Amino acid sequence: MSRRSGILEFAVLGLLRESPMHGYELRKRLNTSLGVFRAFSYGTLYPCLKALVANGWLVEEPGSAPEDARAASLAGRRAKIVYRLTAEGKEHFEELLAHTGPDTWEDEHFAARFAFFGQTSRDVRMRVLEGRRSRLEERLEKMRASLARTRERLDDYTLELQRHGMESVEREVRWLNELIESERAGRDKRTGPDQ
Amino acid sequence: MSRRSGILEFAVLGLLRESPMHGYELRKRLNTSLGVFRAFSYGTLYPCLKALVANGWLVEEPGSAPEDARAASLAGRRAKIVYRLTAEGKEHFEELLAHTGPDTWEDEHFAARFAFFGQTSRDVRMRVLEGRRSRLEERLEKMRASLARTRERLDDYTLELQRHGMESVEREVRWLNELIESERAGRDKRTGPDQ
DNA sequence: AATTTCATGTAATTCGTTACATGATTCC
DNA sequence: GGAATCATGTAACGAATTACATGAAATT
Repeated sequence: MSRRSGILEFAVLGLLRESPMHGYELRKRLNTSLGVFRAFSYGTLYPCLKALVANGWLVEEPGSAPEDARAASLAGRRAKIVYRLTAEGKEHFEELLAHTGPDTWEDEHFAARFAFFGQTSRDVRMRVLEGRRSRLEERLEKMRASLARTRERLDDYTLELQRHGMESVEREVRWLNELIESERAGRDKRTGPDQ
Repeated sequence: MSRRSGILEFAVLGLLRESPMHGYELRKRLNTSLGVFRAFSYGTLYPCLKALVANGWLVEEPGSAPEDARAASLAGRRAKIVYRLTAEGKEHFEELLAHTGPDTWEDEHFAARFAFFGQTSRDVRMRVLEGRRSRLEERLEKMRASLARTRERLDDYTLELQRHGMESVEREVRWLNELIESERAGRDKRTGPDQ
């Protein structure tokens, strides 16, 4: 019950689904492989892992790599802790994957969802992409309205900032359009026909 | 000493420098006019205002609009509280404006700084823009390196996410290049020669 | 041998939201 | 006179960081 950190929990389960890992490595992959996420600190990550274990979604295992086994057997000392997804954890992750809702379209949530698209069904992918798109279109609408109301009172820099912001959002909408089109056509970028 | 919320404090002082306002209005302008900021909640804004008053940077004033005066005089009841920047507050804001450092190049900080470029000197603008640019270039470098290391092990969606992320950063770098060029040429977007 | 990187964790603090509570003003 | 919007606040909670503390393994 204690510590549930939405995105982090989701990303950790998703990464561990591919293969067991220890905390330090997980953290690196949250930045690099998944690219999108900011670097969660250890002060966030480790307590989160403990909580996931307490929930029965992960189990701690002694590192299975030879050097860890050696280290652990030489003395009773602490070796690396490798986390592995349990059956319940897997099930829980499936639920999270299948769920789509307003929160899902938010910036960071969306990036996290997208990063695990490979493990999702096409209709979930479509719901996520389309939801994200309408969320962005709403945002554009608000920006346009606000700009129309206040244009005269703004100085050049503020105006330029708004213009650039809107352009970024419009660009993401176009990107989503392509992705949605691509999903409709029933294929990934280069894998060819799939599913 | 109590509540200092970097960005919010900065934005509030900057907005109040243009003209006195009450909390509710401030909050709207943080979203709309300044466009960039997420909507700070009242639970954040009002305590922040109180803290700024405690610091002597703002003073509370009875609303000067006729309907407020009427309401306040009719009964001893609470009217709108209009906040006005004090001389010390103005001075403090100048200091914040003049300061440039690593924190300044961060995403949200940068947006806040940019929103008040109109009140800054050209050399500060240049430092902020160039700092932001090198920060983004560092980020690009890391992304490229990480991508080169892990490309084969990533599925198409993860790859696409990284590609789009990098493209967004590259786009912002180009934007900054234009702005820097424009500053070098010694003019704002449309105001013509200035300072 | 020393330094860097790997590896795990805790406590205090920061930043901000949500939910709640209250009441005035404007519009229909 | 009822609803929507304007307007101000507080208390409890949440998410994540920073600074701290510890120690093993690899590299130079």
